[in-house]
Amino acid sequence: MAIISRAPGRLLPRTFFEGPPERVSPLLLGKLLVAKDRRGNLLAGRIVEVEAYLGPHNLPPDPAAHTYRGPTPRNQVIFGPPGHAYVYSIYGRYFCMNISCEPEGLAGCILLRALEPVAGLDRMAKNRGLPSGSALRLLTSGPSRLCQALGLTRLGHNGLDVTSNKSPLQVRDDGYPVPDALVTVRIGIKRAVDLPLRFAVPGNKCVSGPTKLTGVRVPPI
DNA sequence: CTGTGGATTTGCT
DNA sequence: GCAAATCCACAGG
Repeated sequence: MAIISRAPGRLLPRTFFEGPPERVSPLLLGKLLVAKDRRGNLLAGRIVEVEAYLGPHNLPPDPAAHTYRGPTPRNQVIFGPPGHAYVYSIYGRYFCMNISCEPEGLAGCILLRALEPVAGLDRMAKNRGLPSGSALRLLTSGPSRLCQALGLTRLGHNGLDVTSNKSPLQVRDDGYPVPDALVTVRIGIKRAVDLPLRFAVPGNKCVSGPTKLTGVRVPPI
């Protein structure tokens, strides 16, 4: 029996993540991030906002990416095979989660910036220190909020294969249609601030940051 | 609504 | 030594 049973939809194949992050990112919108915690709680959210971070093989390279200066112990997952979770700690108290893409040996990853909660909402509220029934956007709108809601940590989740049926952390496709994606510049960085590498589901209430998005629409996925 | 500052650790230079 | 892909509380308009 799979570690995650009764999870909705189908597991995404590794080939899904073999492309460059700027191309895979919009495809990831609408997919489900599913986590099973140690107590057996199933926690799931729909991916509604992501950002692409490019590997150093790109010309020009992406100075905002953790891989900009080459492999280090921290970022080795991003240089490994596609479809693996890169979870890192930031500002001493938070975590952010990415998924590696590009073929093994090339770097590239996608930062998950916001989810729309789908399953395990009470548990998410508890993990976030919020009362049951809190607004959805308070649970998982923001890269560190979503990690806190799903209980994702570097020690517990960095390096996990999100395409394995044995993994406690998966990305699944339940057929939810996302007609198009909105693309804007990335948020919260100080370098390469003009690259249009943030992708979001237009109009979704759980998208983080300014409610008014100023990007251009990309063609239907 | 906007802006500001503090918390607090890690990882690299 | 210090910057960091954040969040939250609080002040002011």
